[in-house]
This record gives sequence, structure tokens and C-alpha cells, in this order.
Amino acid sequence: MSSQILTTQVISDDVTQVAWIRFLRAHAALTRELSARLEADHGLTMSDFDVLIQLYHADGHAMRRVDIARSVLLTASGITRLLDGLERCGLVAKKSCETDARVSYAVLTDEGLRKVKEARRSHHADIDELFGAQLEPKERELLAELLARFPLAHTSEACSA
Amino acid sequence: MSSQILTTQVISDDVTQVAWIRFLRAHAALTRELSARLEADHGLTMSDFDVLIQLYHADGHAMRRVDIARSVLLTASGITRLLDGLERCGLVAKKSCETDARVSYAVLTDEGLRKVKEARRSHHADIDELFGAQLEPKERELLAELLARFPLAHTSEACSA
DNA sequence: GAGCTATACTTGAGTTCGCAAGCAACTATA
DNA sequence: TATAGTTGCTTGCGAACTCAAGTATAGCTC
Repeated sequence: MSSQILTTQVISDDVTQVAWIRFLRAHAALTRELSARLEADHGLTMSDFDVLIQLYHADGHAMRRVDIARSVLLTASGITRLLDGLERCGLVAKKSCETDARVSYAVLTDEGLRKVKEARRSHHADIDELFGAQLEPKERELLAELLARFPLAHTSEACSA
Repeated sequence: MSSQILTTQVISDDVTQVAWIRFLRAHAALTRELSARLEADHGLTMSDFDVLIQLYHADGHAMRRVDIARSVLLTASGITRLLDGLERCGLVAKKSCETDARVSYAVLTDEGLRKVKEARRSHHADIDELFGAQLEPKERELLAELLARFPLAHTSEACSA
């Protein structure tokens, strides 16, 4: 599949555009493979995993839905539906807030906790293999640093025309 | 409020994992904003633009559908439906192949050509602003080089020119 | 040239996600 | 305490993809 593809050449000498295209392609290729593995091994999407990991690291393994949305850069409605699925699977439970009737927490269940720990091992190994292993240790730090430059524009900020 | 987010953002002390999360978040934030602008300014999705640019740089502004799929990392069926849309808009036309009845070319129409040139200007400016401007020139080159390491990140780098 | 296998493309069904709109509950103002 | 604005969450709808399966054509190989 990959042999013919390499014939395409760099047409532009504009570094920014080249970097951006590579960024997009790398993302497409990596997420395709990683999510295929995650789905096959654990029945989770990358967004599922992402949310579960956020909960795993949260105080009491619980978070408000808005905060989940903000931390994983999905919209509120995306989170609603995603959590629907995780609740149906029994990995996450709803908990209402005593001081504010609007908010409901998502809490990791025992099974959810088990699932995260289990999935985390293989998923991180996959990330190491497909992503990390392409770079030298120094380069990994460098890449992490460069990527930190990009502002995480939150959904709430980008609004009206 | 945003300080909380940053603490949940970085969850692992493993550089690879941190880099990967930043990669995902940067992608989500950048593509969301870039595609919103592209949609608002030109009525195109990023995939639409991606395909149009590929055609723009191709010989005779024409490509086989399979080759388009490979170069932009979408599946064949994705390309079928994406081109359906572009054909309906009159930006792209179908052309059959004389030597192989299975293949059909996608060709940029005159209007398509106009559209690419027009969209390219503003879209590349947006990329420069949101992506390129976060980095020094040297860093841009560095990032481009690091991103080239990933499998298929280099499938097609037809860009500006 | 008959029978395989591979390739190019399309179609049907299903999933994930965003936007817009809506509701309910909180907060600030007066 | 009325009222206006904000925030948290959900729902309807549609867009963009993918996978699996199907059709048609090409190119072997015997």
C-alpha cells in the first residue's frame, strides 16, 4: 500500500504549509491505527478512552460534564452522548450535585476503573510503538515542547460570526 | 478556571504520552477553528479543500479516485461521497478513462480552479496565523522534520506554490 | 478462453460528532 | 422579589466518515 505513494513530491517550499500537511497526515494515520487497535482490544473509541483517563486522574474519579468537555476538547453535546454509551456499558455512572441542581457528575464505576487500567497498558504501549518510537528521546521532548505552543481554543470561546 | 484545565491536561510524566495528548489537543483545536473559517468563508470542509488542492497540483488537474484517497488518507468510499458533493457544486467533473473502464478521473472544472485559488489564499493565511505563527522559523522547520517521521505523514505534500 | 484473483469504484447501514435550539437552574441587579 | 442574563445539560437534525458487501473490469495462468 505504501510503495507507490512515496512518489508524490513536495511542491511548495513554504515550510508552514508543509508542516501543516504533515501534521494532518500524521494525525490521520496514527489515529486510524490506534483507534482500530483500541476498538479491537477493548471495544473503546479514542474519545471514550480519553474521557475515561480524565476521570481516572480526577479527584474521586468524578468530573462535571462541562469540565470533561473542556479537557478533551469535545462539545457539551458530544460528551452527553459519549457518556450515554459509557453508562450503558456500566463503565461510568451519573451522580447529581448537591449544591447545584444543574450539574451532574460522571463517576467511574469499579468496572470502569478496571477497564481503564487494563486499556491503559496496551494503549500506551501502542502509542509508544507508533508514535514515540519514531523519535529519539531528545526529539520527543522537543516535539512535546513545540506542540505546547498551540493554544487550546475552547469551544465556548469560538462563537458568533 | 483555565488553570484547572491545564492540570488535567497533562496526566502522565511520560514524555511520549504528554506529547501525544498535546498532539491530539492541538489537532482538535486547530482543525476546529480552521474548518469553521473555511466553511464560513468558502463553504468548504477541510477535506474538500484538501482534495481540491491535490487536484490543483495534479497533471491536467485530474486524478484517479484511488490516488486521491491515498494522498489525503481517506477511504475510497469517503472519496466517492466527497466528490459527489464537489460535483454537485460544479467544482469537479467526472471523466472516464480510455484505457481502463474501471477508473474514473476527477477533474477540476474552471469554476473549481477559480475556487481553489480563491480559497487557498485565505486558508493558507489562516494556517499561517493559527499554526505557523506560534513558532519561530527554525522551529517550523524542526517541527516539519519531526512530523515527517511518522508513517504516511508524507504521502502527499502538495501545498502552496 | 475459462477460471482466479486483484483492482476501481459504489452503496447501505451505522457511528461519531457538531451546531442550533431548548429547558432548567443558578446569579446578579434593581 | 421580579427580571434579565448566564451556565449546565440534553435533544433534533444533519454532515462526514468508515466498514462490509456488491458490481464491473483487468490481468493473469493454465
